[in-house]
Amino acid sequence: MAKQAKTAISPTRDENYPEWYQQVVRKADLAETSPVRGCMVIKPWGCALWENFQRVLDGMFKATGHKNAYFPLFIPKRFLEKEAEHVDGFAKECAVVTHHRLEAGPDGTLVPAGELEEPLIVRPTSETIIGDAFSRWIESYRDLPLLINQWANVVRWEMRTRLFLRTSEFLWQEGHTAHATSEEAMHETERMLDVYADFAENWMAMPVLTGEKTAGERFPGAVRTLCIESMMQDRKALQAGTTHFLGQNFAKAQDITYQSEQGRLEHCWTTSWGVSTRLVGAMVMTHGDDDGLCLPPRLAPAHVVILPMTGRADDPEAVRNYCHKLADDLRGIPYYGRRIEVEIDDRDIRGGEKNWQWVRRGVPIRLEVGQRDMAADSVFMARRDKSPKEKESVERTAFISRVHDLLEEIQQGLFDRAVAFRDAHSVEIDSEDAFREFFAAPQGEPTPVHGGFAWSHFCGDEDVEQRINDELGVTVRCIPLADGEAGTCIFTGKPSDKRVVWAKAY
RNA sequence: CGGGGCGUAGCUCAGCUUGGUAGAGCGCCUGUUUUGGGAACAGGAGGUCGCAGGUUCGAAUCCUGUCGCCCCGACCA
Repeated sequence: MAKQAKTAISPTRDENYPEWYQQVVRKADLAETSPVRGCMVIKPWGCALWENFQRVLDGMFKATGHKNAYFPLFIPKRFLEKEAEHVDGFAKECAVVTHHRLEAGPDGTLVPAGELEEPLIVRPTSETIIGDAFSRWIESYRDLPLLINQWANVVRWEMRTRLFLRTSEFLWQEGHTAHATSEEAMHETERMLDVYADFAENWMAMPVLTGEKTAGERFPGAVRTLCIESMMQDRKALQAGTTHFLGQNFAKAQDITYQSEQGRLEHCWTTSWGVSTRLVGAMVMTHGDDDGLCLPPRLAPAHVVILPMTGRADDPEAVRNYCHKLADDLRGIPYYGRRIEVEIDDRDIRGGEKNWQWVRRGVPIRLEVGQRDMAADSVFMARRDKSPKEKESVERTAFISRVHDLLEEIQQGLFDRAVAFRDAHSVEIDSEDAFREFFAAPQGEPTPVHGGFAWSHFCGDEDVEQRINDELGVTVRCIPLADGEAGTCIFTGKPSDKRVVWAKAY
């Protein structure tokens, strides 16, 4: 039959990348759209995945001295009004609560009543409400640094949304810190960027560039914004995390002051930083293939799924027992801060369909276990990072002793593959013509995948940056933190300190 | 906020031009045969046709209004 060529996800990445992405999110059971415009329902499989992101990141924040706290969902309007740039940045996309009661209207409807004296804003981010607390918590240099994180949901009223990548409501963490000196705050900004890069590369197996945003891409109210940028499989860039050096902007607007050792009243230097459920989307687009999701083992909700093949077994119960014993043995093995997670799928549906469901969900290792395997004291293993056709019989105890290393091999393989992909589509470009050529969509393809990361010299002129964005839809993704050689701007011929990374972006 | 499009079963949609008992595929339930690569057959459940008016003996279909959603732009993690 022609089924051999059939992929689990349709369309494929080549055929229609954006649609492929939506299909993977749905077919992998990560999330679905909701009755509420722009908001998603995160399903159990997606939620389990996010919980792993949270658990690991939270541990990293604690390890760097941060404490969790929780601040209100609602922010008084006057708080947001305090920092001018901040207002400009977020005013256009805020959900505003104006009433606190519903009254019966005509025909069983409900109408808002009890208008609030001061409208409340559903937080788009919490700098202002946390800054207010900081202004009371911090009195002396002895209170510094103050290192706080919160896990929360935020709302930004987006025009166009895509599951995980951009939704009106999303889950994230936001770190907020206050320091005595500029240097210390800047150091914190860099340190947390390193944490994000570490998480992205070593847990998500997603290679990232670390860099600084240009003025145009900076967080509203920040002095400097640093970021990690990653390349998706359509060669577009995705900002996966940001850290902000806020200088004294918020401290001055919100009166966050401390008394120094010399007894003088000084303004604090603050930072903020965050990553969101967008990371889940980033992971889908970094590792997913035409058969669905492909999970890096260190974050996978399940490492191994056992599929008991009991259909034609003489003694189905014996096969099940064999599977459960195997699961128990595997669950005893430590793996990156937890145990090997095992699912046994004993649902009464056909083996083929069942198998493909787990392929789509991206579980690193699938084990088909039937009478034959039991008789041979072995398992029939398939790896998600290889073709669904490639399966091999492995002796049971050998598998158990190897599984940890196998997962590590898959983790490393995913990272290497992603690095190779990014490098294959990253080029140094030294003329504007070549630059335009690089980002020109090929003719005749419905959803042309093209371009990539262009490393080019740039003088930093904001008007030029804007013009390139208008004409090509290409922006400076970041000015890399790593050292680079000087040169001349490919657009203006003016001197340039180093190459910057240009790309189309999400 | 501009410019298009669409609301009919859980999902994807047909039916509407030319009014006459509500349809298909997928999914779901039951049974049988199957079961180590995406099952077949048989039976079954499931819809105030977005909502409100109007025209008509009769409206998913025609008219008016209204609400919602999607796509393309401008804006964004």
